[in-house]
Parts: sequence; structure tokens; C-alpha cells
Amino acid sequence: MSVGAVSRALSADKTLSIREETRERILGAAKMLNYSPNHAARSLRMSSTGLIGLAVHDVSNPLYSDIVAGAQTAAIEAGYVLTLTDADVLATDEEVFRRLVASKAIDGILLQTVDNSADSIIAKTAKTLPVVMVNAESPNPEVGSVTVDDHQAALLATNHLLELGHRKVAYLTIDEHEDRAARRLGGWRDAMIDAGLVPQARWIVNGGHSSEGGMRAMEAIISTPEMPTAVVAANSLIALGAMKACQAAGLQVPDQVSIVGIHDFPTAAYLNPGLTVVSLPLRQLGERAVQLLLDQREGKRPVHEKLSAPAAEVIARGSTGPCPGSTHLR
Amino acid sequence: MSVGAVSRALSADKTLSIREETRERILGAAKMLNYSPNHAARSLRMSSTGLIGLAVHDVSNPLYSDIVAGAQTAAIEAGYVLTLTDADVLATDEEVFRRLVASKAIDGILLQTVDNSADSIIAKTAKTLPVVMVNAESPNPEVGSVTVDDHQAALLATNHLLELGHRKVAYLTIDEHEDRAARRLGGWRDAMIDAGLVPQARWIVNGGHSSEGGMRAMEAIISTPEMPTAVVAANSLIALGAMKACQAAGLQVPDQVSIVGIHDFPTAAYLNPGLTVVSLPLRQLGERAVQLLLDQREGKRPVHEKLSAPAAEVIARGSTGPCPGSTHLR
DNA sequence: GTGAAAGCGCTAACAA
DNA sequence: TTGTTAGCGCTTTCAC
Repeated sequence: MSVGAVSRALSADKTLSIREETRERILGAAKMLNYSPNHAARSLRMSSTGLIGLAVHDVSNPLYSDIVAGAQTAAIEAGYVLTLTDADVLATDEEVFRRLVASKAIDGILLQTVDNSADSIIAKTAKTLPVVMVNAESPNPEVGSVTVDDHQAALLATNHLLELGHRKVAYLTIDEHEDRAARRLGGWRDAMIDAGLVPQARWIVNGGHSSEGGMRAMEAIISTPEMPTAVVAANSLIALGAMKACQAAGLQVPDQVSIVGIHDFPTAAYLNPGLTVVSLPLRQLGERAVQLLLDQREGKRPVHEKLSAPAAEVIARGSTGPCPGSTHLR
Repeated sequence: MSVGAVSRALSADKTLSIREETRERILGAAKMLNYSPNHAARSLRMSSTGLIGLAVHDVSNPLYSDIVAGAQTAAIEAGYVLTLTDADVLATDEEVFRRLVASKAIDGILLQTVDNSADSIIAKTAKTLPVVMVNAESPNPEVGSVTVDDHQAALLATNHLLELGHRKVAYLTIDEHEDRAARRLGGWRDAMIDAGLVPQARWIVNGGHSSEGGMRAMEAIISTPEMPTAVVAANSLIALGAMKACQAAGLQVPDQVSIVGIHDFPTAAYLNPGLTVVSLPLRQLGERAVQLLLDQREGKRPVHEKLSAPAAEVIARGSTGPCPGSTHLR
């Protein structure tokens, strides 16, 4: 019984011919001693760590937690372990980047960013390690990416309001990736046009990317002469801020103003009123991202993929209702 | 210029005497080639990976995001990189555990758990790797831990209500670590007793650990014959559910019922009404946990530490107000 | 069916 | 001041 045989027995090498008794003795001893092959030695020899990184902007952003969950599932299924890192730290701290990425402490990296601050990382990394952008389109042919149907989400959100009889529907834009922001804005615009309405420029207000920004934006809307009766927020955190602004101004939601956000999140149902949202398949986004990463690792060309199933979906809760004064009851 | 010299120059070894010109040539070449020492080889040689793991239960729980932020900061400051993992996966999936922990892919691990499901991991791990429990007291002398002052937090929350004139103050318990739950319950009880009140057993209802649980618990309270005028929730997610239940029952918060939760979180201010909370120094908790882990790595005995500064603090928002019918205005 | 040995990329100790 | 080398723990190839 030699070290070689032990190694092969433990990794369940099918090509190893060995006496059954010997194999059992090996397995038994390993269990007994609680033996696990040393990660560093293994990685060095195999030039593969079995780890895949997911760099996220703001780990605790409730809107994106499903992405993490999905990636987790897919990674484990594929025999990998997922480790999360702070995307901003990675982009900012040269040393962290070296230690984790440039040194190949991981086999590949998923990037869930919110702006282009990580573009330099990407450029540096893509030659070394497979990289996949999650929820943003890759500007770089060496980097894969997956997105969801942002246009459709905003379209659905707007249509939901239109069906409730609203005509003056404002839109609170998001400060994140420009392309993503543009796609969502486009969804609102197209829905308005399809309904024969004119998407007024003054109904478009920058909602930032947080509740704080949403509140400011809604305050601006409220002070508008001809105030809209409904608002689509480019994400649900913005929507939350918008609700707060309404409440502060003494406006009833949904009786006087209807609000809908993009992305469902755990506490949306527990707000007062519950927030109507459009949900997107973020869990599947995370899963798919891992699969693409693994494909790249096997030498496939990086691709961009738009996830269209499961489709975006309106989850109606209390924050949207019929347009006041409208006879258009559904 | 030999490999040895290069290695030492790149790691800024002070004991290396070398011609300035040579050093610059090395550094220049490294930058040019974008060279980073291979992580696996380095780890193997130095038997240290420079990575510290933080296993969290539910990454996206907004109540605990500050712990992650604090740990992140402290890790980087100490020259380490923090990687997050799902605590439940780690506890459940034997293979993931081996690959990450038993194989020493990381130098130590921080555990932020919510029950005792990870106890078996801890036992297995502590002999191999430094382990520190975050926000829960270690049951094991080989494992360090840090907690915050749960008793004080609940005491403050209750006193806040008492000062507003409330006499009948219910308590929604939490389903998490028993010791933590007990300490918070004790804080409520002591505050009541200190105020000369009797902490009625029927005012204690299990709120689970989520908004869903909080809602159920509050429904139970509402159907109580002599309904309390105020509620302390053992965490803010529970409080959120309690608010929802009040709203569903047509009860005004805070006019008819006051609600306070433990732990501040980003969207608490954006609720309707804003949620009054008691904040605890979670960021510092994360920082301290990393420091203790590093201390253990250097051979110090694992210790348990209770963080009492910065002190817990009431952040009054809209969900608490004077007791209806009370003349006890502050 | 089993054992021996090379070598992954690096650091640290030692030799020159 | 600079160069050489052993060896970290593992997997895999090759010889037996």
C-alpha cells in the first residue's frame, strides 16, 4: 500500500485496480484519522482550487440575495465551493486582488457589480482566469455575461399601472450600470408609447440606487405641477424611498399614488402597504452564471446570454391601485 | 539575480541586502509581466493561505450585514482576505466542509450561526483551525467567541417604552441561539421588574426569527383579552412582522400599539412608520472577532469576550409613542 | 496489483 | 551581495 494507491483510492479513481480489502483499509484509516488532502498541495499539483469566487457589490443588498443563492446551488452541484467577496474591495485594494485573483487562489470569478469601477479588474483578470459578469452585459469579448430581461420587467411594471387606469406614470431611474438603466427606462417608455401616451421627459427623475435616492426623487415628483398618479421605480429600494416620501407628504399609497418597483425582496410583503413589484429570475441568473463560468474553464468561448425564462412577473401587493378618478376599474 | 532574491525582493524582506538597482529591476519586471506569486505554492510552502473564512447564516439578512462589514475591514487591515460562505451549506455538506475547512484552504474561520446546527463542525474544526463564534457564546473551550450586550439591548428597548408611559409591554421572543434569546428575554423581564411591574407570562410570545413569525406572534397578542399597548421584539425582522399584523388588524402604530425591535437595519427608517430600534455595535463585533481569530492563530488561548462599547442605543423613529390614555408624557 | 519518484511554484536556509 | 537547493503534500506516470 503506497501513497499513490492511497491518493487514488481516496479520489475514487475508477482506473485503479486494487484489492477490495486494501481499499477498505485505506478508506477506513482515512475516516479514522479524519484525513483530508491538503488544499494547497492539491491545488498546486492539479492547478485547480475547486473554488469559484463571487464578487458582489454590497453583500446585504436584499434585492440581489437570490443571485447568491442560485450561484451557491449551481457551484455545489458542479462540485465547486463558492466564496463571496466584496466587489468594491476587490476593485480598490490592489493587494486583495493579487492575493485572491491574480495568484489564482480561485478557479474563476463571477462579478456582480453596479458600475464600471471593476472594468480594470476585468481587463487584468480575463487573460488569467475565466470571468463572468452577472446581471450586466460584458463590454469585453473575453468576458462572459448573463443578464435578465430588464426591458420586459419595466414594461410589465408600467403596463400593470396602465391597466389600473393610470395615464400619468412617472419613472424613477437608477444610477447603476448605464446599459441596464437604459433598458429599464426603455421598457417604461415603450409601454407608454404602446398605450398611446407620451412619455414626458419631466416624469423621468433620477432615483439613485437606494431608498434615500428614491425619496429625494419622489419629493421632486411631488412638487411637480401636474403630479403623476403612479410611479415605476427602477428598483425596489428606490420604490421604498418613494413610498416614504409620499407618506411624509401626506399622500396615501395607493389611493393617491401607486408605486411599483423592480425586484422582489423578502420584506416587500411586510411593508405598509405591501410593495407591488416585478420579479425577475435572479436565482436562475446566479445558476446560469456559474455554468457559463465552468464552460469557459473548459475552453468554450465566453458568451453573452439573456435569460428570458422564467419570465418577469408582476407580484401585486398593496402599493398599486386604480387611478383616482378613473372609471377604468379592472 | 536568482529566484531566491526575487522572492525576497517581492515580499519586501527587510533582511535582504541587495543592490538598489537590482531590486528595481526585479520590481520592474514583476510589474511588467504582471506577476503574482502562485497562491497554492505559496500556501503550501508557508502553511498559511492568508484567507480567513466567515460562515454566515443567510448572507442577506439585513440585521447582520454590519458584522460582515466589520470583519472585512479588520481582515484587510491585518493583511488577510475575508471570504464568505454559507454556514448552513458548510454544516450540511460534508464535501464542502472538507474542501474548505478540513483541507485548510483557509487559515481560520468565523462562525455566525443562528442555532447549534454547526456545533459538530466546530468540534471537528477546532483542533485543526482557529474558530471564533460571532454573536454567540462558545460552548467549547477550544473555540473563542464574541457577543454583544443582548440583555442591555432588551432592557433599553423596554425602558424606552416604559418611559413613554406603557405598563403592559409584551415581548416577542426569538428562536435563535437559546442563550442569546434568554439574555434578551432577561433584559425585558428585568426592566419590567425594575419598574415595579409584573412580567406576565402571557405577554411572552414566540416570534420565531423572521417577519413571518413576528406577524403570527403579534396576531396572538392582538387576540389577547387585555391587550398590551406596546411590544418589544427580540429582533427587528420580528418587529416588522408585528407591524404588519397590527396594520392588518386595523390597529394604528404607534397610536394604539408601540413597537420596538432589536438591531438597526438600512431600511428601518423607510418603513411606515419608521421602526424604532435598539442598535448594537455589530460592526465592532465583526472587527473584534477577526482580531480574536488572529490572536488564536498566534497561539493565544481562545477567550470569550462581551463587547460593551459602543453601548446599545435607542434609535427612536415613528413606531413608538406615548401610551394611549397615559398622562405620562415625557 | 503495487511501489517509486518526479515535479507542481514557491520560500528559507545555507553556500559561495 | 548573490546563487543553490531542499522540501512543503499531493497526484500521476512509469517501472516493476
